[in-house]
Amino acid sequence: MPELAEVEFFRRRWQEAVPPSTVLRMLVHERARPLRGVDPAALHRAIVGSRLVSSEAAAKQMAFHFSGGAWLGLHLGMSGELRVAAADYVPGRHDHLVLFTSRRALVYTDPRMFGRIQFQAPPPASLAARELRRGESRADARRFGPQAPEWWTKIAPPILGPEFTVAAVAAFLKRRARAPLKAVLLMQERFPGIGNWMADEILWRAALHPRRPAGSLRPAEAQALWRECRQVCRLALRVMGGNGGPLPPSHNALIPNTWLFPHRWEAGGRCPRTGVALRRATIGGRTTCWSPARQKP
DNA sequence: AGACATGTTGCTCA
DNA sequence: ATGAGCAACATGTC
Repeated sequence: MPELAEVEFFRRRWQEAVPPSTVLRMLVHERARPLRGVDPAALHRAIVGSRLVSSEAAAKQMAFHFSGGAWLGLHLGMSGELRVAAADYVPGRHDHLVLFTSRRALVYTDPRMFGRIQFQAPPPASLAARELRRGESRADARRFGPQAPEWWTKIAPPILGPEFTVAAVAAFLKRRARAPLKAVLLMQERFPGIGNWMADEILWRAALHPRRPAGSLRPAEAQALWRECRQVCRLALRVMGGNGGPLPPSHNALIPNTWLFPHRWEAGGRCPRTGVALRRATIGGRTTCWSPARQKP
């Protein structure tokens, strides 16, 4: 389900639910797919008895930092969700991880199980003490220090950050010259956080046909693509930030009619700018929606 | 019943 | 070696 802004929404939902209170109990669905590769016993040791102190989101992933230095990483896959429930919550069939504090339950649920839980154990006490003596705060050490796990540091630099330049986009388009634009926008190594609906939204705003080969763009078109990537990310984060809640925004009154999004799946949906009937086809392996009036092959 | 779903990965083939 | 396309993963919903 979740792309960039929804991931941020879910991160905040967990983060704001609890003042830093101790995790008293943890439930892990050990055999389920999202936990693959993680040692449930080590996870349990690190998390139970510690507090959730901070968190961050990048692309489609979240990292939660616990006192003591453990990292919990969550990817929501196609159908994942984070919820907050009462402390006496009884986990359901698709709940893979539940953290209980004295007042709340933090629930990670994912019916299709394409999501993923990742984990890094706290550093040894001696290392943590040395860092403190060097004058780093614990939070800084965790965020920027040498022990940031590889699954976090390897995430591509954000679209709204300084490294996402027109030149970087143009170079990437050249390298993927024969792939359709739609497929290229879904590549997380250059467009981290973009998913199916955001890709369609970006191409619609940039007036580029999703089947255009990436290598065929003129410089002005590459620049439009770059600009709309940033714009759609900014707007999506703003909508989520203003209590927009998770999408689908076809049910979200805050999404204005100047978006393709609310019309994407509508039967007989029409382009909100031109009024023509929207078209749909599988491009880059995913259902794609575009406006034939704005987006020419 | 059958098609389809906001994602990623690992395989095959060029 | 590099890149493009596609099946597979697992379950729910229309």
